[in-house]
Amino acid sequence: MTKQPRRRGETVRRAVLDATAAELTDAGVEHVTIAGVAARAGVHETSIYRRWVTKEALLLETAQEQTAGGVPEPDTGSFRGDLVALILALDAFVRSPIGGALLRVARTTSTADGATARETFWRDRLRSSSDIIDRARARGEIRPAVDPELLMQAVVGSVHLGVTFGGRPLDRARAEELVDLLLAGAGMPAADR
Amino acid sequence: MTKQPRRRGETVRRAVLDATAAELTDAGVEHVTIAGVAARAGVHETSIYRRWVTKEALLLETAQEQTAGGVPEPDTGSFRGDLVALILALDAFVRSPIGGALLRVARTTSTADGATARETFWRDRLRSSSDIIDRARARGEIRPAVDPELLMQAVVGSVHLGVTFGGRPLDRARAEELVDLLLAGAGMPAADR
DNA sequence: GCTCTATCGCAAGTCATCTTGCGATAGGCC
DNA sequence: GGCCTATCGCAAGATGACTTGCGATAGAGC
Repeated sequence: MTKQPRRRGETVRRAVLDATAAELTDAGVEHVTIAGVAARAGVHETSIYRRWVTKEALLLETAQEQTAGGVPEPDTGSFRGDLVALILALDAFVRSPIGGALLRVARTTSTADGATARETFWRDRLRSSSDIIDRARARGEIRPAVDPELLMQAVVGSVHLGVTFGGRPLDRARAEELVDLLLAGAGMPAADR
Repeated sequence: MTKQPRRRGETVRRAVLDATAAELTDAGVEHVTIAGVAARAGVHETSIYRRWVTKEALLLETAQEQTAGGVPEPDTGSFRGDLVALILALDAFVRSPIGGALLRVARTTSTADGATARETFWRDRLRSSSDIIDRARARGEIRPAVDPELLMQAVVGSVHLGVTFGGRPLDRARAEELVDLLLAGAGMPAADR
């Protein structure tokens, strides 16, 4: 039953989180060290180790905070336009230092801590995209039978995979091609179903 | 210009690679230590450090060797069946210790070494799936305009994302749902195009 | 069979993450 | 304003990745 004293703690927390974000964009994910963060934040290393279970946890929390409202929810007037915009924004974000850190940690972490965190992130992302789908459905642009979660899994998954293995960033033409494929499907138009 | 002496080297290499694979399946990715591998292989730590640039490189090479022919190329007679089988096999593989190590390293590594390795892996995966697409195209099951690489990016990406963020393994019903979505598309059947 | 070189074993050391025990202090509570 | 407790600073240490210099030896070439 902690009676929330915490003024001191909150100051440290903010300083460390800000310092981590700065180090992240300055040096990149793989060159961030606890010692460096501690020095920049004007805080002792031990204070960091005591507050965050592991380095990954610190990176995760930092990335999540920076992400809140990071990827915008486009509203272009058409489902196709929304998806293209979402894909381009997501691709750019995932290639940024913050986004890269988030993805890397989400994949790496195996602690319960990290598991819940990545579930939260994913849920947020789904919720933000559910608006896009709701509007599309209202406009009659998608088949009602389509599972929104599955569709978004395909959309976001394509982007993630492209970043993980592909290398080169998405340009608008490629993004449109991807969206058109997901909208029209790979199979033949009518028959055989 | 090394005149390939290497009998001694090859023995060590095999022992270390086998020991790494064993440790990987025994303890999981995050509990593999160089010291442990060295002990199991009956080799000094230094020999490992001298041969492999980094721990990730060792894991990568081990995973790649184990993967060769790891994910099968299904031939069920229909495109839909092939895709469902591929997705289920891929999901299982990516959740295995070896597959997990491969994915983790592919995402983590930022060295040129790792970059080429993951490109190779991805190219292999694409090539293996291109047969599926070729057969489907011959049967007239897919629209000719579809870019095979993009389609596979969506298929494989969905699986990867599901593993990274989702948590629970794919069952057959969910896999079929995903394939049907990719085949039929999310958009309305005819009009508005 | 002998030389000769690349590879292995060994020892000592660096660096970063993470732990633990202890004393100091900031700030909430009365 | 004084007590009291949670948090911070500090020091010392454990562990694992990775490096380096040196001596020993296996095995290829003659």
